[in-house]
Order: sequence, then C-alpha cells, then structure tokens
Amino acid sequence: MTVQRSPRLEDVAGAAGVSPATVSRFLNNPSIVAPATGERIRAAIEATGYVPNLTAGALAGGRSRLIAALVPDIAQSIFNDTMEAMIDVLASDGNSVMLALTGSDNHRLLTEIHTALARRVDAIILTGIVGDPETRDRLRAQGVTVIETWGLPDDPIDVAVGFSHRSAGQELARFLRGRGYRRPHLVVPCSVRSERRAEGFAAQWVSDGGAPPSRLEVNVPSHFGQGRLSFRALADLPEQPDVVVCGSDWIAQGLIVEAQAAGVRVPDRLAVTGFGNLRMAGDMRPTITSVDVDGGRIAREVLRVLQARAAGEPVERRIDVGTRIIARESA
Amino acid sequence: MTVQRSPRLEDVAGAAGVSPATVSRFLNNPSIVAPATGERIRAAIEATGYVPNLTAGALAGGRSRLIAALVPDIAQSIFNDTMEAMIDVLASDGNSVMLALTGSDNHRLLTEIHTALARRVDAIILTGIVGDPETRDRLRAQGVTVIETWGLPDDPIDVAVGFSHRSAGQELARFLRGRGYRRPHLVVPCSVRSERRAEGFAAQWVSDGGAPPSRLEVNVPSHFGQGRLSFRALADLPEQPDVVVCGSDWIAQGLIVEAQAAGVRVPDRLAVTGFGNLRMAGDMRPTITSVDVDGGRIAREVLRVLQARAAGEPVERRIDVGTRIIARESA
DNA sequence: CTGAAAGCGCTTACAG
DNA sequence: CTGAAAGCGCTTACAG
Repeated sequence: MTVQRSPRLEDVAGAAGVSPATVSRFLNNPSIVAPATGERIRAAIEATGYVPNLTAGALAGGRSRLIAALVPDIAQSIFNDTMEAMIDVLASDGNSVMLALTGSDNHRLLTEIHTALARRVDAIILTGIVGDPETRDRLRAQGVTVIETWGLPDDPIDVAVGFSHRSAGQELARFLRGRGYRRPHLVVPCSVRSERRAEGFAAQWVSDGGAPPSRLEVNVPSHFGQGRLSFRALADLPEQPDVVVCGSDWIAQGLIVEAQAAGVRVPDRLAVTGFGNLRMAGDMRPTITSVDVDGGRIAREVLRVLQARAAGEPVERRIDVGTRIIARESA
Repeated sequence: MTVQRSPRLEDVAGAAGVSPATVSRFLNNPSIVAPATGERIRAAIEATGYVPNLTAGALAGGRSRLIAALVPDIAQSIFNDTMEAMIDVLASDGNSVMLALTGSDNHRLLTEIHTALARRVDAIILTGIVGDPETRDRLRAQGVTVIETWGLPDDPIDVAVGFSHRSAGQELARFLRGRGYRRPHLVVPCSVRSERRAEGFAAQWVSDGGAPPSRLEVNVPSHFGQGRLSFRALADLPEQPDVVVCGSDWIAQGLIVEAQAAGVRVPDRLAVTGFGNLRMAGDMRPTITSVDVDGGRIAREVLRVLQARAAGEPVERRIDVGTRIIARESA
C-alpha cells in the first residue's frame, strides 16, 4: 500500500485537460471560465478528491481569509453571542476565525497581536478596549485592518463597530429615572467599558437632579457569584438603594437569587438591571431588564467592512449600532 | 511617503550578514546556531521589525501549527471551559486555534471539516460525538490527526481524549442511590452524549434494584429556560420524583429557580443534580451537585498527543480522563 | 555551524 | 476564455 500525496491543482488540471491557472480561476471566480471547461474541472475535482491548499493560496494571493478574533475569555464572556454571530457570518463568506484569548493582561494581548500578524490575517478583531497607546500605535503602523467591536472609541485604531458605553449608561439612567427610581446603586466590573457605562450613568443621573449613585467594584470577568456577594454588600451601605444597576446579566442574576433567598422581593423591594441581554435574562424569574447589544448586526457590519476593504473601497471609521433597553420584570 | 513592504527573512539575513537559512534555523531552533550569530540575528530582527510569515513557513515546512476546533456553539456551551483551556494550552506551545461552529447539523460539520483540511491544519479537534459513519471514514482516510474530546467512543476516528458518558451516568446513579434517593427523574438534552449518560444512569439504577426512571427530553443547546419548563413539567408525572437529574448545570439552575419560586425547597423537597460543574454551580444558592469534567487535563492530554504526533511517536487511541462527582447542597 | 538551491502549491499579471 | 511563467516567503536536505 503506497501512501499517496494528496492531489494538487496540477493533478486536477491534468485530469481536466486544462492548465493549473484555469483550475485556479474556476475555484476562485467560476464565472470567468467557460461553462463547458468548468464542468470538466468540476468532474476532475470530484474524481481526484482534490482539496485546495488554502495556505499556498494565501501565500500566492496575499489574502489569507483568516480573521483573528481577540477576546478576554470565553468561559464566561458577555461577548460570546457576538462572537458566535461573527464566526457564523464570516464563515458564510469563506473566512476562518482564529480565536485567541488575551485575559485582561496587556502582555498577552501583545503576544497574540504578534501571532495574528505573523499569520498574515486579513483582519484583527478586538473586543473590549485597548487602552495602551503604544499598542494602538503599533497596530496602526502595521497596516492590517483592525476592527474594534463593542466599544466605540473617539479615535479608533482603524475601524470601530459598536456602541458608546457612555451613551448606554446615560440611557439607562434616564430610563430608570423615568420609572420613578431614586436611589440607584452601581455594581461595576473593573473594566474600561463598564467604567464608561457607570460614568455615563452617574453623569446623566446627577444632571437630571439625582444624588450621585453609590457604587461597588467587582473583579472581571464578572460572574454569578459576584452578584450574590454584591447583594450582601448592600447591607454596608448607609442608605439602601431602590435599584441595583449591574454591569452584566450574570451579576444581576446572582443578585436576584441572593435577594430572594434573603426574602427580598424583586422588583417590589429592590429593582435590578443587567447588561448584555443574554438569553438567560429573558428566562430568569423574574425576567431581567437588560441592555441589548445586537451581536448579529455587529457581525454583519464587520463583514461589510472586510468586504469593502478587500475591494479597495473606503470604509467609515466609526459604525454605531447603538443599544436597546429591554424592559422586563426586574426593574 | 513610500509604502514599505514588510521585511522578509532575506532582509534580516542581509542585516545580520548571514544566509536566510541560518535566520530560519535561529527562529525555529535557536540552539543549533552559534550564540554569536544568534545575537547578530536577534539584533537584525529587532532593527528591521521583522515579523515572520507563518503562512510561508507552513507551506514550506508542511506543518501549519494551526489547530481546528469544531464545536456546536459557544454562546451557551458546556464545552467552553474545556475550549478555553485548550486554546490556552495550545497557544503556549506556538499553535493557533481556528474555531468553527457546527451547530447540530451534519452538513455544516462536513463543510467545516473540509475547510479545516483545506487550511492544512495539524489537527482537528471534535467536541461531541460524530455519529455519521461516512464522516468518520472520510476523516480517517484523510490522514490528519483527529482528536475527539469529551466523548470516548469505543472505536475512535483517530485519538480520543475524554470520558465515558455511560460511566458518568452510572456513577451518578450509584451516588444518588447511596444518598438514599429512590425516584429519580431525568431531564435529557437531545444529544448523543446526554443520551448515553441517561442510558448509563438508567441501566445502573435498574440493576441496583430501582424502578426505571421517568424522563423528559429537551432541545439542545440546553439552557436556563429549559430548566424552568422542566420543573413545571413535573406536575404531569404520575408520581413525583425525589431527585431530578439534569443534563447540564444550566438546566439544573433554571429548575432550582423555578422550584423555589413555586415554594418547593431544594433539596429538602426535591433534590437536583447538574452536569459540567460550571463555575456557577458552586456559586448557586443552593450550590449545585454536579459532575466535573477536567477541561485543563483534557487540554494537556491533547497537547501531549499533538507533540507526540509531530515527533513521529506512537500515541494511545483512547485517553480516559474520567469524571468526578462534586457533592454540594442540591442533592 | 553555515550556505546554495530546490521546492512547498498556489495566484496573477501578461500575452494571446 | 486560456496558458506559460514568475513569484509569494519560507524550510530543509545536501554539502561543506
């Protein structure tokens, strides 16, 4: 039994009686080869069991169709819905997604950026906010397409698709004030983006005549357990809030569970809001009022940007997809 | 301002006064170049800002250091902890992970396998169980390293690293029987793996003298909301169970929330178990008795297999990492 | 320990 | 619509 090399373009060309160039054209742009030729090539591909070598294609064509997505984590990430949509949408257009984990550690971020560049990805998608100006400059100098998502910086590295965390916070403040709440308490994960939302909330709240909200900071990544602890920490506040504004749906869920275990009815005695509008938010008891980020929309805009770049067309630098408050039972 | 091509190996070689081959050796295996030469090369890399082209390297070297991980989803996946560990561990050894989503759809699975093969990945990691024999054969014929994780088939496609779902179910049956429960009810997501666990549970339970457990099937991916519905469905049972064995921690969590809202104390009136030992399981109120799968261990074994393959060493076909029951408050 | 040279499997002007 | 040829940027026997 001889070990067979896997067939190459040349083998397909031979079987179809055409040149390798024609097979390549058929694979990448079928409409430019004659229908009859195309049919022979299709048959030859079938007969040989040819699987194109995208690595060679990437090297020769200068386009890898590889996209790097850098996320802090996936075990418990608020980005997962968006990332799932992203992978789906990008795959539907022939791209593959390289997922890299950065934690909240700038060094790992740099390492993964380097790896992505070395793989000659067509684009790097960044979730969250890259604070370090040096990293931003390095990336800019590199000339790759860089897409920042979720956050929407004033001055994007390259292109940003997302929403203003500040505005999201402001909207939530107006919404809760409109609902008659008067003493909000903020549970804020230690990340730049949550910070921004909290700032937006507080600024709006005060400008609308409210007293500055109290706040508690919790570690990232935020999770269910922190919600429970955050509820207990309320006991230490000089004045009890009437609504707790949580930095994520997980925190909100944990807080509700703990509140109810303590006999505190939500929202009657204490209202709660989350962030992210995870599927669970609509399923929880009570259902959780949250802020929805349209991951599918973000994914589609990202694809549009990528396609425009590939076609050499100009692209907007900031694409605001906004957020939407989903009013449910918890607040 | 002229646009500069990014520097190549040749440019580094020129700057260091050596041949490209030597720079390549320094990059891939520093110990085989003379220390002084290595130092000059390092300086040249620094000076030129060289970023190696891994695409070219993969083509020339026949090793991509790209690993494809195929998962059903990530928005709400019980594999996320394992995948996170996998990405971490593989990245630490210079690999990148291409994440592809397959849903529960065999056609998409085939498409993604084809893409992975076209990218000439070093290995394909499959989570869950590939039932279709034709797909299994195609993959076997291809000669790539294929690693099935979580499930542990009797006859792996290539290598399997995981645990026996059947045994996990059996262990849980013995555990609950030992705790004195007598009327288990199974909530079973419609996936081959959950099925297997349920079968293992039922077989063991009956062989230990119990009556065949009642069961409810729910859609995959399983989520919190299904847990709530599953609790309500209990009302339709002719006899009430004393413990509900849930196919995932999410289902368990939802079921507990709904039970408590209905005034049913857990575990006093109804005990509950989950599966997966997500972080949330330990944080929930009551904490959830679950079955732990050691994702870190799986990831390390996968890396070991990959390294052995790269070195041309033989590898075991089935690596059983087992599972562990984590007894907590809920059962 | 190092270099010259062939080759990995494609894509893409260029020419017809 | 199709082909011949150069080239993408590396790695790796082979030789010294």
